[in-house]
Amino acid sequence: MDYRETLNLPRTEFPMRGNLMRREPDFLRRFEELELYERMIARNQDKPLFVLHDGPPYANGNIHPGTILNKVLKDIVVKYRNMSGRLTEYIPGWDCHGLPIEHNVEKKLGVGKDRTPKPEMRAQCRKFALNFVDIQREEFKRLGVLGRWAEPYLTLHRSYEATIAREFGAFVRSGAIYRGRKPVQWCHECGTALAEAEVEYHNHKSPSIFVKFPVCDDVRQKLPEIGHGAGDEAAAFVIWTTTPWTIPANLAIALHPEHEYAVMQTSSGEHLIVAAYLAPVFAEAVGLGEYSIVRRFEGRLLDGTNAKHPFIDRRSKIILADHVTLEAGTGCVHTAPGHGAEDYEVGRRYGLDSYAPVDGEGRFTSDVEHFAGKLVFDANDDVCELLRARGMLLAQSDIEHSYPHCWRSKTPVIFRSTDQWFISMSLTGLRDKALEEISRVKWIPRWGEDRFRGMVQNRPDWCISRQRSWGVPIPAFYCRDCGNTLLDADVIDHVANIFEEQGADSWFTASEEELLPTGTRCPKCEGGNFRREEDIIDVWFESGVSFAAVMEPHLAGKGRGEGTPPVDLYLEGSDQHRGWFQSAMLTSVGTRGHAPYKAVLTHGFVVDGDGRKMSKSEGNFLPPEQVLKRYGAEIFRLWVASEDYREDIRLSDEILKNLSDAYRKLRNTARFLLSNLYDFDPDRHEVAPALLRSLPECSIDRFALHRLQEVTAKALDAYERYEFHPIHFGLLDFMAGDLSSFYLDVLKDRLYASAPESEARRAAQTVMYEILRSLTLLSAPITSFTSHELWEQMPKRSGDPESVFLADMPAVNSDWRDTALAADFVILKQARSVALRAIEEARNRKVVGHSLAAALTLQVAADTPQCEVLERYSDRLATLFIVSEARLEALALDSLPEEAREHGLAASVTPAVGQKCSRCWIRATSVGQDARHPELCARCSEVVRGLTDPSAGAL
RNA sequence: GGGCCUAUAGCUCAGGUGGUUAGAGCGCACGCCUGAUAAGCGUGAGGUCGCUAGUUCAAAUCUAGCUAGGCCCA
Repeated sequence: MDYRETLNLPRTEFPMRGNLMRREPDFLRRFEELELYERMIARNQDKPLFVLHDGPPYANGNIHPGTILNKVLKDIVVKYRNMSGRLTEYIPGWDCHGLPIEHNVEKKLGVGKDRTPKPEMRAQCRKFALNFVDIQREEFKRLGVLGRWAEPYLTLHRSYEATIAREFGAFVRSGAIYRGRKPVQWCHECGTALAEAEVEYHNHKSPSIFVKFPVCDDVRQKLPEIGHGAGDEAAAFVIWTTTPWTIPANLAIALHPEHEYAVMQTSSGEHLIVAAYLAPVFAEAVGLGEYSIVRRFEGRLLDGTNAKHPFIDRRSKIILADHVTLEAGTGCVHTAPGHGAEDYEVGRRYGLDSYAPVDGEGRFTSDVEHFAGKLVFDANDDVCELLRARGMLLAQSDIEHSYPHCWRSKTPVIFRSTDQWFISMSLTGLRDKALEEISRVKWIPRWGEDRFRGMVQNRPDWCISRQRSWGVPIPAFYCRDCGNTLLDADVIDHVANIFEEQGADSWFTASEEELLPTGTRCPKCEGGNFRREEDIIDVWFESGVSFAAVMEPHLAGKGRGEGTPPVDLYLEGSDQHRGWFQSAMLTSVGTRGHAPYKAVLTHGFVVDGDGRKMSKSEGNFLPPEQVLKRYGAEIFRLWVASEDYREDIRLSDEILKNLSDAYRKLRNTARFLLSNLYDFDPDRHEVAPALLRSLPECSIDRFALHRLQEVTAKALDAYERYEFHPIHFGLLDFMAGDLSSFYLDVLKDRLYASAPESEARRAAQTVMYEILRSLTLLSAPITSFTSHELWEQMPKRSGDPESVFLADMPAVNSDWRDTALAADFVILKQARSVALRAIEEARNRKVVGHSLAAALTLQVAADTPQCEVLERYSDRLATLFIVSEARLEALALDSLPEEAREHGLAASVTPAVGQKCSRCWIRATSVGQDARHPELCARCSEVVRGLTDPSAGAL
């Protein structure tokens, strides 16, 4: 007789392989059918709010591994919190304005930006942005990210544009906005000022020159060693610069007040002033030859004296500045306040003009005698030539150094002072208030606070104007009669209302009369003719105010009081310490007086398998669609959860391959649980805890439950703290280490061979069900597709929701925590590994094959805790070790074999006696005793009798 | 060049307040099973804990420097 049919072998439709790339789209359709996101939110309407605010990605180009990391992290947060009694909505958004889009459109149009009318340009940009919103939206949805995809927020929405204007108005009201002439990083190619974030550094070759600035008489008075009667050239300061073209704008030479300077006398009798420390290096660099030092003095001695410009009839003031260093150059620093940030600051203290005779295209203005109309970078050689002709050039060479470049046009940037709009960091105490708020925010990881604080502390005033057309205009006007600037908060509110109705496009199409409230007069000259501002607002300001444009209206009336941050969590890459986190903090503090967020979580950057930056040009960039095609989105999600996002996150084919191996382990273990629950209905078959406790063979089940509580507690705690990779490893460890290789392996005999309705089997199924359920729930925020699939297929309790995402996370049931039992199992597992090693050895000697062919003798040191535990479990050791027979021998320590000294344990294996039961494969002496079932052991024959004749029952 | 951060087996990660032969999962090698089978089980081999100095009786763990890498800035 074939007894196979009498066993309860696993059955399931759940495929072993996920076939993710093919099946995920079906699951996604199911998500939509179920209106999963909407229902997840709806069911938590009366729960406490947890507000996560999405930082808007920029709407150009396709998504990359970094965006995937970010979105999946957010999705994990959203799903977990909604599954654990919080209302957490996810309103995705996009950053739609700005230079990069404008650039792309310009390239597509193939004409200069000045040739296309602004309204036309803006229409094209809008089309471009909306197209990428659609593309990225589909890409994000493909990852299984749930959210309000149908109604995202876009910075180009009319209401959003209106908010930008209003928030700008609020700044105007606060008094923090000013218009100033200040050196900004300027791209002559794009003809615009650049934000910090729009500048990148590349190597660049520059001339390196040493230039003489002859001293004036006031210097000679302080330094009599130079002498009086000598000619001008005979005594000079020496400066060093790598930007010769800024020499025409030189207004000063900065010395360090405390450093020691030296007057060098050359063999020809010339006197040169440089920092004493640098004198030898300098002499070497310019090939000075023999020299002597005739005087040493502190920099401050010359404060307020003058030098002569090398080729312009103008004085250069000698000033003092702490930023002067002795790292390079001469310690006499060429200072052009119109062409450098530090120069500007120090120049301002000395009342120097922010002089920058260079136009928007990077050409010298007519102000500059010799080089008018020349591009500054081209003028470098001419300046050097002129200096040489005047005898002022001491040396010239080339230097390769890191230099700022425009992120779009890749051309070198110049510092140029122009009229710009600024938000002052100091006028209204913005910096100090922001610094105060920083300590109220929770920073994850903690070092984010130091980093952020340092950045806010040191940042200059915020230049918020851009000479571009794709954005929201700065709502200012100029009087056509007297040139006065009209920047009025009430006027701005009026403009904002127009934006609300017609969008910011109206600024470029309507007349000034239509934009201004009727009867607006110039406060200075009473004139009524105005010209609108042409500059637009920095996009960082736009995304910065998203808390005001999106979250405040959305949360109105939902119990987020005024005076507190509306948002619980901002979650972005650590580059946003300079970007969005900061623009949001500054705009919120500037207009609300408090931070916009309670906590900020940052993640690192995606790098390749060797920890190097990913770039398309390096060829180490993994295109997401390729990963999706090969592994599926689920593996991407698992990748996000398996990596410690606080550091750099590595991504490589090898990593993905390993991850899909881990995934198979998870999937198959879950599948095995599921496949043994085919006849289990939790409502009918779940056994009572009391029974589970009373059955001796269920000690292992109770241990499994104990471990489940540990794993659950750790996972829930980790979710709360946004630490996801310990969850993944905790689950993997549990499933591979506790379940697959131990609990489930041991359980097979009971599951397969027991009578289907027996208490022992139902008890095992009860525990397996509990485990499967918990694991499915706990992993749902991470491996969403698989959990969804498991949930759909597994037996459910009455009242269970349709989707795993509409269910609650499992609670830790401390009734099942049992540390005494766990201590027993430490010893049992130790004994098991000794036993398995002995079996393996026997297998190598061809004594046994399958472990059920073995009879095991376990020798243990008598009168030890181990011995006590093993004796207590002696009747279950064979089951635990999956052998046919296990005997325990308690021996005196010194009669144990040598190898047993380690654990006080030894094991030996002999072939099991008795016949192999053809049903359960255990070797037993009882086989053959039942005449009706001569091939079966006593246990099996009883079960089979019960099956064929239920009244003979062994249930 | 500056600020912040990182560096443990082939891969991803554990390793409170410094203390016995540094762990796990996956991968790999070998074997078993064929009733989780494009699965399951077992055994085993893999690490100068980036490098160098120092503090200490004792350092993967503390300090300094260096190297490599990342983000941000100059």
